[in-house]
Amino acid sequence: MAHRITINDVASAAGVSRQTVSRALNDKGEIDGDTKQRVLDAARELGYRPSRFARGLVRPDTTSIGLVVPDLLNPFFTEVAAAALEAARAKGWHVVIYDTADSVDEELSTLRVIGSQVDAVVGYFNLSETQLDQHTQGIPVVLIGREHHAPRFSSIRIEGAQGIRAAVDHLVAAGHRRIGMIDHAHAEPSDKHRWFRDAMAAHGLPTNAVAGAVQSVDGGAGALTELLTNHPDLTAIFTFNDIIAIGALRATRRQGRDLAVIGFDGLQLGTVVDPALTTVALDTRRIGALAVEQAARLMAGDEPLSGDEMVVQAVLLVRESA
Amino acid sequence: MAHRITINDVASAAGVSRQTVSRALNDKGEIDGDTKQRVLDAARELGYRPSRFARGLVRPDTTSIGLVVPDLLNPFFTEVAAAALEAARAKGWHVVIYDTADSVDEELSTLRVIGSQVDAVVGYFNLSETQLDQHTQGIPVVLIGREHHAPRFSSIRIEGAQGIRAAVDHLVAAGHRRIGMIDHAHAEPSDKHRWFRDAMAAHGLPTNAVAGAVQSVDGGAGALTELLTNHPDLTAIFTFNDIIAIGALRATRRQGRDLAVIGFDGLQLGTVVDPALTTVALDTRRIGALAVEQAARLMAGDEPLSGDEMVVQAVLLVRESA
DNA sequence: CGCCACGCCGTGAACGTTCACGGGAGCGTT
DNA sequence: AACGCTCCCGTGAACGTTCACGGCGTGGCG
Repeated sequence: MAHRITINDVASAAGVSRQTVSRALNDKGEIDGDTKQRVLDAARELGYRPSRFARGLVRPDTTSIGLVVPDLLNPFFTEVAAAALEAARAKGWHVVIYDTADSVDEELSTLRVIGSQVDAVVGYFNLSETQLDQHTQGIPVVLIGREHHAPRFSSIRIEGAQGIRAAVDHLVAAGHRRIGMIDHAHAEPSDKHRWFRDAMAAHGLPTNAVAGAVQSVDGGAGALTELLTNHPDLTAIFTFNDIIAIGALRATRRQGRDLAVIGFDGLQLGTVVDPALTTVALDTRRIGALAVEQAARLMAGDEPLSGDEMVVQAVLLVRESA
Repeated sequence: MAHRITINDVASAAGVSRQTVSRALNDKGEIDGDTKQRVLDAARELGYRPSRFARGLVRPDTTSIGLVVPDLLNPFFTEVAAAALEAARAKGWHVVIYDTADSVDEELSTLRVIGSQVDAVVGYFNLSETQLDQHTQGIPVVLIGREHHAPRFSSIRIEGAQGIRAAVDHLVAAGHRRIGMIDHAHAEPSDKHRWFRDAMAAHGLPTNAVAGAVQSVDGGAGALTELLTNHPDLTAIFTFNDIIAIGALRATRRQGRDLAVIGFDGLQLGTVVDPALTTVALDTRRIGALAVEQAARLMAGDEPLSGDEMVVQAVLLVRESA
């Protein structure tokens, strides 16, 4: 049983030629009804299934892209993925999804295996550009929320300065002065952290109250209590993302405090919690669509979308939590 | 520019043979350092990228499966997808995800294109088994939450009778007698609806208060108000899934009513709403893992998991909403 | 009776890559 | 000088499918 069942096996079993088998399986016509049935039976009997590689070789009409996300269970990435799926379907593409668990090692092992399987890669990476370049075997890459330099690469820029500025303005206008932030847990501060600091500085406010959080509801709750023990006078919190914000929100309520909380992402999820989450929103559908469109252009060798077009602006979405 | 750039183009550009190009690109050794660099430069210059089909043909080491879900944005399916992704990664497989928007037409168009791209299909379908059989071109299929008959197929059975019975028991023990249900919006009642009816019947209670809902938060809210206008005396609701339940929960609060609500799925999401959602929970990780494992056995021709092993039991998870 | 059309089927070629093998140059050893 | 070894490289074959083409009956029509 070392041998794979090929079209020839089916052909000889049915007493016909390759081509006739091919005709029967692909509804091609030019074939007798009885013969077709005989071939179909033989194929079923032998458990034959055509090689997608051989088929793809001779008729190279299908393209598929790899979508790499750090955590599919985070609704933000789910939304991006769903948007990318939709955009890809419109083009007749297939989307292979990889969850790297926000780990560089997983990213590497994903890349190692991705090159021989997809025509382009789209998504989120922590890897250095050099490593990306080395392991992506010449296929186009679209980075989300991150700069690039190699010509084969492209990136979607997340422009959050204005949105976060608006969020801080909103908080300040409501009388808040002691505003803390919960950032991600990585070593270096996030873009959002920098933007937050700039916005605070514009108001002459300090930004010494910062904690890092694992990106989960519980992580947000933990970071909030940590923040509150070190800085009991805080009256408002800005967070790295909505998941963390929801955790923080719950923790404040549980502690009998009533801090204003503003998240980041604009998840649908933010509307079902009580109070509904005020947040700096990103258009995830646009992100997914842009990524796919840019991948298409890179693959076709067309003029790629310019840097100005590959931007998504974050906007403040005021709901109830601030 | 009609011609695709092949390994031969790179070879002649670099003044070497195919094989040398192959050696350079795959780090094979048996190649001079300068030559290798020259080949690499030529490849980059021409924008060469190897055909995954040709490569897959001669070295058939990669397998990939298709995962079909009705709505990736529904956290339940996200959880199943994430679990499947994880199980597939452990096997070194690739997962191609398709979102069919719960539509038969989309399922068909997905199937039409899936056969030539993946080695097995796993997921949720509304299609008749005949149609599934016709369009899946001989590849193994694992159905989730649905019976099968064809030998090439297999299915994961969702066993919810006991869990739903426990939910109804719980409600009755709390004094509820007028219990309604929000089902899905399809023509024929769901399994969950039947199980609910059986559980109610065991207590001698009627099940005339049933509404259908689109599977979204708003859909749940709408169905609840509809249900409440027709049956104002209801004191408790059981729903098709957690998303609907959350919508219903919110609607009850908004109307100043205080119905007990029990959902179905056991989403993580249910813990962040207030009150936390009581629900009949399914082990999504187990579903994903089972699906992948069974697909593996079907593809390898091994003894598939038996019907008894391919079952996931729903269990009541009491939180706060009931 | 001859010819053509049509329905059905088979044979070589091609897709782009890797594997198995063979061969030449250069160098050292006997 | 002959031999062998190592390093580097090239040539046929193979993977499994579809496409283009050609061929063989059979029946209809003039």
